[in-house]
Amino acid sequence: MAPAVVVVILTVLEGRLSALLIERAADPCRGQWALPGGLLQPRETLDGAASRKLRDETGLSDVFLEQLYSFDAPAGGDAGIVVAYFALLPASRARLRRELEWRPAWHALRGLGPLAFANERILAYARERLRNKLAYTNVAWSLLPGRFTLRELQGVYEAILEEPVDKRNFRRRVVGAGVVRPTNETRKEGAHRPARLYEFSPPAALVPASPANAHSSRSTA
Amino acid sequence: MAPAVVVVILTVLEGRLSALLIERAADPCRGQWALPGGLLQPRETLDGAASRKLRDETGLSDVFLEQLYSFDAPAGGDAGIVVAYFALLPASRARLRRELEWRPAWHALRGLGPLAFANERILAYARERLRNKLAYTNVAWSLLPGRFTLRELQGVYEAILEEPVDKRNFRRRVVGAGVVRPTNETRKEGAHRPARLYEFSPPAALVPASPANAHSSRSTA
DNA sequence: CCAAAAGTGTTCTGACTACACCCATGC
DNA sequence: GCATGGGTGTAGTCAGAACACTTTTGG
Repeated sequence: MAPAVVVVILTVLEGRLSALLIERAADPCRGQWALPGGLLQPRETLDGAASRKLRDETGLSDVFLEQLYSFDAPAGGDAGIVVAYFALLPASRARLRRELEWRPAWHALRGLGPLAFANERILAYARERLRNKLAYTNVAWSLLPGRFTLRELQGVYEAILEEPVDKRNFRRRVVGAGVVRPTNETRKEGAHRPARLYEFSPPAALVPASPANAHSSRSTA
Repeated sequence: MAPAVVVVILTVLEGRLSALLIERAADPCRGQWALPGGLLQPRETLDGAASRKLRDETGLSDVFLEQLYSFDAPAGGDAGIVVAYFALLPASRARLRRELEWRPAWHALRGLGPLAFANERILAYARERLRNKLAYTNVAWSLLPGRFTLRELQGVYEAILEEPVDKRNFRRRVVGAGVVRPTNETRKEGAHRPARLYEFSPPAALVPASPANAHSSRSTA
């Protein structure tokens, strides 16, 4: 009984943290929404399988992807265990499959109902991990394209934390600490003053803002 | 091919962070040291299997235990994947098995050589996780018995971080923040002045000192 | 009386919070 | 000319780092 590998693909879309879900066309849980995933193939690595699923659904392979947690398979399922990964990407870069069956679509996490295979526990775990990583690392950059305004970056934080962020403090933390740097391009958007575009300081590198790799699960059992 | 479950059992022994290892008596990697582990049994949960292994090796079931990470099985192995857990306990509480074959023993991580099944990568991951958790949580308490001197607690931090800690700042952080509280017992040890004994403030509860559940692996692939 | 470890306070610095106004543009 | 969002500075608070001497006991 090979393990299943699922990928929680997250993005910020219209100011809301959203996951890529697939409507099941086949039988266990037909018609319900589920995380994209499948069985680990023979001689395939876990990272390889996650990467493959991610590419299948979005066409991307150069985005943030890391292992999340391994879960027991739900009672009704067919797999022994489920190894979950999570990925972060700018919604604009994803090219979703357009088949009628198994069609993928973005769903805001806020107010999302139950999913196939109790996948909501995995989604909840991913959201929690992301929130915590936000505090210690640069992961937020993974959710934006190469050039962005500070307002857009701040919007990403607000969408994930679900609370407002002070503009000036945010700017200082993020520019002052040297994690992003201004380019000399600007962008005009609608009826606004043109906004300066920024980019990652170590271009596209993920820096653990402070301590890498912590983990909660305050179990005692 | 059921997944294997292994447990990294850590303690601080003689001022050094140490893991419980088992000398393999049977064939793949006979004679080499390995992490305790085995195959996930049918209808067993991951947490259940880890808990069972832990109990088999130490007789304990009320200590800190959490999932660590899932690894691809090494080339030579027989399992599909390896789900690693890690446990923390006071060395004094463990009652090791005394059989001649498969005998378990504590090994300081400092200067430890290669292990069976490339288990050293799992051990390294556990040490890293522990270091990070130390900064954000109370896990260190899991490595000491119910009553302890501040010096002992500080020794645990120093053993894990492998660097000295300022006595006064440490005392303030740990008592001032209210995570441990003094009892009115003392203990005399050797040719020293008697030392006050402390205990966990919310007795034996693990409090996430600040943000729970972060994770590094700054992958980008 | 000497060695060894316990115990105790202050100062400095850097990081984070809270908070209000002017500016440039498109309509 | 006005509505919209971009851009900027200051003061207060708190946490953490550095740092040295006195006390008690056993030998």
